[in-house]
Order: sequence, then C-alpha cells, then structure tokens
Amino acid sequence: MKPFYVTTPIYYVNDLPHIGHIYTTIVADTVARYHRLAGDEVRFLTGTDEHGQKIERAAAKEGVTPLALADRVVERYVELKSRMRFSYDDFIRTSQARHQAGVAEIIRRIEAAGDLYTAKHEGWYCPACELFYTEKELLAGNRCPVHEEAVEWKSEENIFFRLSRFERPLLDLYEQHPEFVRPESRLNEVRSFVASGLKDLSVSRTSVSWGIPFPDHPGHTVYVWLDALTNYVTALGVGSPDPALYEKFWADPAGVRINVVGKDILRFHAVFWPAFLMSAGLPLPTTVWAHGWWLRDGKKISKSSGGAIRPDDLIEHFGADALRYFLLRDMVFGQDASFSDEAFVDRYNSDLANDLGNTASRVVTLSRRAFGNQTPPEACNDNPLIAVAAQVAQEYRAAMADFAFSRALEALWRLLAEANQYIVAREPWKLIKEEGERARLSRVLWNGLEAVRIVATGLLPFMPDAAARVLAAVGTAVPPTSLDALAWGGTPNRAPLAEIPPLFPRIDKAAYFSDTTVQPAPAVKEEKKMISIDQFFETELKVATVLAAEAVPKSKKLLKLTLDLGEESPRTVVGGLAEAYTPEELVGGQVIVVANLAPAKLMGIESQGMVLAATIDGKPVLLRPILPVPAGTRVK
RNA sequence: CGCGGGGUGGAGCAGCCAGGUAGCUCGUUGGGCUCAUAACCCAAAGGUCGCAGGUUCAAAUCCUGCCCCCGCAACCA
Repeated sequence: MKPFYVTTPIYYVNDLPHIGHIYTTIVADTVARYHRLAGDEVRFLTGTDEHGQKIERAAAKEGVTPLALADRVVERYVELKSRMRFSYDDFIRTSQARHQAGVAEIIRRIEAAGDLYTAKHEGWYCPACELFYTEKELLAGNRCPVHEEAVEWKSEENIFFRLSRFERPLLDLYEQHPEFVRPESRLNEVRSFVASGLKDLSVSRTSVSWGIPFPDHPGHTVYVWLDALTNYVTALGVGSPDPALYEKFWADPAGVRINVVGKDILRFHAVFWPAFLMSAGLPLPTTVWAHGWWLRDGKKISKSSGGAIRPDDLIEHFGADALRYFLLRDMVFGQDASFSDEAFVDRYNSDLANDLGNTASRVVTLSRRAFGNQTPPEACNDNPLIAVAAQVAQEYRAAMADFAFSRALEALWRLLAEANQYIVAREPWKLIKEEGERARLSRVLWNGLEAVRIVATGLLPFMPDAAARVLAAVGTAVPPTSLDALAWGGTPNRAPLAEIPPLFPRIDKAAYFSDTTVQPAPAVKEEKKMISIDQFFETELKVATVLAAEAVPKSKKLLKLTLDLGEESPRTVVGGLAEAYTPEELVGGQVIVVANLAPAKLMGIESQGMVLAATIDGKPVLLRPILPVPAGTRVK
C-alpha cells in the first residue's frame, strides 16, 4: 500500500468556518476517500492555526485567554466533521505541545544548517497596531493609517531566515518537478515571484507573546508562517519520541504528500515552506495544489457586502452531500467559480433529482415489479453499456488522479445518460407485460441497476452518505471498499430490493426562493448620539469653487481638485469622485468641503480637505449649492 | 508598464499547454414514451470562439498588438 498524505491548511481561529474552509476540506476529504478506495494507505490532516497578535488582541478584548477563544472556534470546526462527513485522521492545533515540540525541532535543524541570523529590523512602528509601516503606508505627518496616531521610529532585533539562499534551489525544484505546484498556471506565478528575487525573511517577533517561544532566543516568538506551515510534519510526530507516522507518510520516497491550499496562500506554501524544509533537510511535499475562490454571483465574497454564502442554510436545505456535490461539480478545480443559489438548485434538480435519483428510482421500481421485490435473476455480460462503463471508469480514474473533480463527475453522468437511453430503447415496461420475455427483461433491468451501481460507486468519495444510499437502493447493501467495484458485473441477482423513497426529492424552485428570500439585514440599533451646536461648528464647512480638476494617475476612484475657498491660495483636495464625475464637468462648479480636516496623503498627493457627497451604491453624488455662492462661504 | 483571472449560441461553463468537423449543462421550440421524482428519450433552433494582424495546408487553440470585464494591491479624509 502506497502512503498517501493529504492536508488542508490549518485554519486561523480568527474566523468562523465559511464556505472557503469547507470547500478546501471537502476537496481534501474527497481526495482522501478516493485514495482509500484506490487502495492507498491514506492519512488526512486538518487543523487550526491559533497563534498571533490578532487572536491575542481579540481575546484580550473579550477578557478571555487566547486559548479559550481558540477552543471556542475549534469547536465550530470540529462539529463540521460529522455534519460534512469529513474523514480526517488527525486534527492539529498549533497550541498543542506536540506541535510546539515539532516546531522547535525544525528550528533547531534550520539553525544548525546556518540559515538563521539576527539583525535589526528598523522602521516606523505603531504601538497600537504593533506593526511596522512603510513610509508609503503612512498618513501625512507620519501617522498610522489605522489609528491616525503618530508612529514612532523603532528598531527591533529579529531573527531572519536566509530565504535568499534558496532562490536557486527553488527554481531548480520548479524546473525538475513541475508537479510541485499545480495547476500549472500557478507554477508560473510562483516561479516568476521567486525569479524576481527573494529577500531574507524575518521569522521572529518580539512584540507577540501568544505564540511559540523561539528556541534559544528568549523574548522572541516564532513567526506565524514558520509556526503554521510546519504543522504538516509536526502532526506526524517530528520532534516526538515516536516518529513512525512521520517515517511512513513524509519520509517514504514512494509516498505521495499533497498540501491542498487556496490560491491566496500559495506563495507561502510554494516558496517559504519548501525552503524551510530544504534547510531543515526534510523531504518536500509532492505537490502543493491550489484551488480558486468561490465568488458570490461573480463578486468576491466579503463579510460587509452581506452576500456571504451560508453553509449552514445550504446543509439544512439540501444536505451535506448535495453541498459537497455542487461545490466539486461546479468549480473547475483551480479556477475561481461563481456561487449562486439558483445554480445550486438547478444543479441539484437536474443532476441529483432527475438524473441520479430518478434513474435509480425507475430501474428499482421496474425490477421490484417484475421480479418480486428482488434484483433480476439474470445478469448480462453483453450489451452496449459495458463499453461505456469501462470508458467512464477509466476517465473517472484519470480525472480523480488529476484533481479534475468536475470531469470525473461528468464522466459518471455520461453513464447515467447512456443507461436512460438504453432503458428507453428496450422499453422494459412493455416487456413486463409479455410472457416470453422474462430472460430479456431480466438482463435489461439488471443492466440498468448495474449502471447506477457503478455511478454510485464512483460517487462514494464525493457524497459518502448519498452514494451508500443509492447503492443500497440498487441492491448493494454494503458499500464497496475498493475501486475494483467500478468494474462491470457487481450487481447481485435475486437480492432484496426495498421500495425506495425519492433519494433526492426535487426542489420546488419557486417555493424555495420565496421561502428564503434574502431578508434585509436587521437595522442596526440606531444609537442617536446627539451633539451640541458647538460641536457641529467644530466642523468648518465651506463652499468652494472648482478651479481645476484632473484624474489621479493610476487611480480608479480619485480626482484631484484645485479649489478656491476664498483663501489666499487655492487648496488641493483629493476625493473619490472619478467613478461618477469627469474632471471636465466639475470645473467651474461648486462643491462643499470640510475645510478644517487634517490633511492626508492619498496616492502620494496631500489632500487638504474633504468634498461632501452622498453615496449611492458606492457611487458619490456631490452636494453643491443650487445657486452660485461666493467661494469660502460658511455652510451651516 | 503594479500582480492575477477572464471574454466561446439566451445563461453558466469545458475545449487552449501537445493546432485538424466548436462541445457540455441549463433554458427555448417541436415530437415521443408512460417504468420513474412534471421525470426520461428523440429532434430542432441558436455561435463573427472580444477586436486586428501574423505563423500555418489548417488557428477558439500558437505569436504580436489592442479593447473590455472581474479580483488583489494602492487611493473613496
């Protein structure tokens, strides 16, 4: 048995599980299940990343320990296991002792290799953010872009990893093992990133205490990515007294090791991670496999837009199997895909209800009627479906080995379509009524059951429960444990066939959508905080005449306005107006500006005020006087 | 020249790396069947493969240039 190791990234406990996490885990789970059926010795790992400043701060805000906060989120991940039928063998948390021991071991190896050194890290530092900022990121007057407070010049001693030393080895890796990064388009991306030059990487922090203490460097904490990435081997027991799992799943040259990741974290996995491993003298993963993102109706999902995909609702309405099926069927693995409820319902109805469920239902019903609630007495080894099934099985295997899940499913569905055609052509419902056709009828129906059985077998990795239900419905009570079951001929004769309820009840689209019409977000409690008129007058609003306007180069939204506020010299004000206004139409007109706003740098231009506008659908609508007013007139 | 993805019948997509009859799902129209979950089967309509050049016997596919859309980054003071 070939060792096969597949991992998901460890998920940051800053976030509750969302469709992205679930998708990644579904992919890894399907791969793991497939390889178990294929006879490999599979180990499947997932887990959580729990260290870092964000967690530390979020916990402090709630008055709990970081670990308590992590525990709470981890619970949400763990409960998905049964709900989504995830079959991972291990769940690692970076807060666990075994992980910390492993990290320490890796760092010792990297240090022994001479790839660590300490150096001063200097820069503008915001104590509130606990972050360094580049000059470019700062607001005018060296203020933090988040807190708008003054930043300070700080120099901190950091431990650096000689990433630069691995530029050549990494390029050689991509050259000799193009399968190290898949899909191929991503390899190109990674290669060009590395080829453009690698800088040494700071791998310690002195400002973060919620993390793994850096071995032999008191006061330093291990940088999150060095901490997180190593989970794939620490979970196997690197640095522990019992390295058996590590030996089998990471060190065996015949083994396959796959890290499934989202494209957003590919760089860390395809550059930093192999460099760390090379330095530590450990084998590399076979492949880092990057998938795309689920977009909501074509837009990136953002929490603020309220368009998030709610996995809970979907699982409740359609079941975990249906969600698994949809996500794997509708995304070409590696690319981005668009999620919509309508696509989901359509896919469910046409593929699962009509094709799979209905086909199973019609052959089972016919067989029960014809053969006393049993599978047909006679099998059939000579019919047009056999060749199709063999072809489908072959394509299915090839696609699965290539992570081409949608192609694998398409292949299975071709067999279903073929089975339906076959049934219609043979008209078994007529044969039932004819006395001398028992043998023929038996073979026809047996073929129909057999085709469904093969499809359901192929679906076991995708929809573990539903596939088993379909198998049971067509006479295979115990799901097979090997892909050999894809071969023609597995349907038993004279096995009992129970009456089947619809395996995938059709969804009434109209009813579903009227039922789940998106409720507008409950209006946030209006906290009416009144201010005094004096407070209002602290804001100096003035009418300004637009003397000149031009687009800010390379900016999508910004216009640079030169405004007359009745002052000695005109002011420059930059505003996000470009999406709604052209410079030409503004010149000569008037706008209202906040005249006593602290200046700020936008795209390198200092803006000395703010133009007032109402925002509709993200686009500004300027507020301006109806009649011309002398420039500089106070607004109240 | 910031990074990346994409533009293929009404919708959503595959095909492009390894050029050779443009394919799938849904939808539409007509017909068939009645075993089945208003399902299934057959047929039809519907495409300048973003645009323009080039290479080639042959280009959706390779090369060059351009246009448009969508993410990310940097900016709605």
